[in-house]
Amino acid sequence: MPFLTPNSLAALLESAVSTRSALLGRAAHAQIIKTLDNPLSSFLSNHLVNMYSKLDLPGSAQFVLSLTPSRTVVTWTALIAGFVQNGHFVSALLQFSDMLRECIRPNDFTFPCAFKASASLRMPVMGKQVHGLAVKDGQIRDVFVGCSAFDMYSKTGLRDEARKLFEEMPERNIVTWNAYISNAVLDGRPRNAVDSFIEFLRVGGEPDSITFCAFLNACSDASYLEPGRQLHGLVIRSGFEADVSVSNGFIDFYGKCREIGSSEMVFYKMGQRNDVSWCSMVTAHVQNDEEEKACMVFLQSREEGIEPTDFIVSSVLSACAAFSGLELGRSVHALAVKACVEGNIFVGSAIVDMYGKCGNINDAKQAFHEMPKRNLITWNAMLGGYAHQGHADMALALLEEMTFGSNEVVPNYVTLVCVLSACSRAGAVKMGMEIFESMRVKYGIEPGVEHYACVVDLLGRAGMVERAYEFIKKLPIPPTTSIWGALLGACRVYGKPELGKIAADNLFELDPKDSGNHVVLSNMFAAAGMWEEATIVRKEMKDVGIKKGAGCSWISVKNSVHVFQAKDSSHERNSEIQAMLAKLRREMKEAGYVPDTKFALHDLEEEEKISEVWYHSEKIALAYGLITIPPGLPIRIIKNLRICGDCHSAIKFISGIVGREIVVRDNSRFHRFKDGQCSCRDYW
DNA sequence: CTAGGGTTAG
Repeated sequence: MPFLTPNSLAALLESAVSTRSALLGRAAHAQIIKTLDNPLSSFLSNHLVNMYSKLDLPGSAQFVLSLTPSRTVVTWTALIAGFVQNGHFVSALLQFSDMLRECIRPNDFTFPCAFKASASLRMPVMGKQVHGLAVKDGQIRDVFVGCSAFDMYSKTGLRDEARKLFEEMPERNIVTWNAYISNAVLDGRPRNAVDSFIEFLRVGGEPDSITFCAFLNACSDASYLEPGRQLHGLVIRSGFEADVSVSNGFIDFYGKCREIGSSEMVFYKMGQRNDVSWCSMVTAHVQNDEEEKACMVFLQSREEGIEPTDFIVSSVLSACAAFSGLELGRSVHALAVKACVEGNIFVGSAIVDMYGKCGNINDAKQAFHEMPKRNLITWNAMLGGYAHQGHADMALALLEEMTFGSNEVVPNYVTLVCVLSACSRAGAVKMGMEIFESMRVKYGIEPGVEHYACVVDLLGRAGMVERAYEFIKKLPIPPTTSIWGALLGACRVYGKPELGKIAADNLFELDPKDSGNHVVLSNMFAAAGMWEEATIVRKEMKDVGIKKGAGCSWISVKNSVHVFQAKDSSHERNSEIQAMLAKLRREMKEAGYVPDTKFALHDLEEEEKISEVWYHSEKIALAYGLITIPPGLPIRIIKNLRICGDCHSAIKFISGIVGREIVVRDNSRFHRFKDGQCSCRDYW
């Protein structure tokens, strides 16, 4: 080892920090002990403390500090800064007060660390004290100190203090403005954020990538499509076109403004993409109801060797949940375990939600109980799983546990939506009404649109359509589409075309373009034999230019998804499918199945009606499942619309004949068929 | 030795 000067030793310590090499740091320390006399000079000990603290070795850092008799504010600040950078905020503040006890005055480097620690801990009381010190010393006039104090007040919710500080600042730089704009967004004041960005430009400020990202966040939050679009020009002129973070911001912004095409454009034009780019693209697809595309992008990211971060994993899990992609969901769960992110509360909640929405309540339960930490979202995800399955008793038990257990969660708005919806799906009218009526007093939650819709659904599903209508008439708010939609659905099921017409008219007024409502209404008339009315509705749809989304069912076999429409004969194994259908039809007839032609949508001869309901997409998908999925395994089918009554009874017969479990997930619930029975309590 | 930021869950 050549002779090392203090300067070269310091350089060694610095490179240990920049390469995050504790080994190099310790070696340099050993060399310092060997070559230099004790006690340590403050120059080298400052560097040593800095190195240990930055490399998250707080014990060693404190030890060196304690051995340094000539320690100064720089030594202490090196220690505190490292603690803050590594997230040890409480220790950082404790060290800060130890320093004060030694009568060492904090400087313009120390204050920002103390403010950041207070802000991160959401401790305004602490922050205020630090602020007092900074004012007394006159340090508050420093840009760094002032900016971090402002940030602290914003993040701890002391809005007035923050504003005063900002207004009184003697000097502002780009960081100050960025802090102002970002905190306005965090505070839910996007308008303010946009205005201050314009003000910043007006005073001649030159935005950087952080300013652009903050501005885009404001635009995403408030759906300011035009301002965000216009930013593109400025970004190019400022030379930030190739900035990855800014592009990521645009992907997110366009996605949230439902301009998914623009998101894709930005994404595919990027020269460099990082894991956030991929994650933003996945999320943008999920937010635009393109779950399959979200999964495709995710799979592509795997091929590109992108790290499966907690962010990406939770995003893609929510996509799986939305389209019941159990197979992919399971493999993402496995991947999460492999990548050591399954303990993350976002990921864990998404896993619980995914299993719940895919109908695997036991897996959801297991994931829920295995989580190291649970928050309100996790509990609600579990409740949502019970709601999906109509397990009102389980949902209620969980709500009790949540309320009276030693948990740190308090039921909120969504919690009550989940519980009420569990009741409505279980047909537990009395229980549901009791919960609804007591929610304000017992849980302190003001009923909202979703709760009202649950009650209408609860009454409607139980056949009390008139009572549901009376309930709607007494609502303190104007009924929404979900409320009238619940009534219309019930009228269709229970054959109440007059009331259904009222619900439908209200729906058309609120949302004239929605195809679903027209279809339900037309189907309701058709089921009641009111063919003329049914035809009128269909004609109206045509006139206004409403296209009915095609009904389809899909089934996942091995790793591919097979989609079928009604009367579909396009599959490559069509002849086998037809043979299976014919065989089933014979055996079902022997077992006593009678086609229910009131689910035919057109006024045809009886024979034609029978044929129409027989070739519904779910039956074709089921036939394909029977010829491809090995015996013993359940067959899972997903349908984008609601399963019809004839298919429901047909699949009951089929489950008995073939002796297999068949699960159908339609757009409103799960149907688990086994031994000729179905788990649901629905009527058609 | 210091301040501002991007994507996630019901």
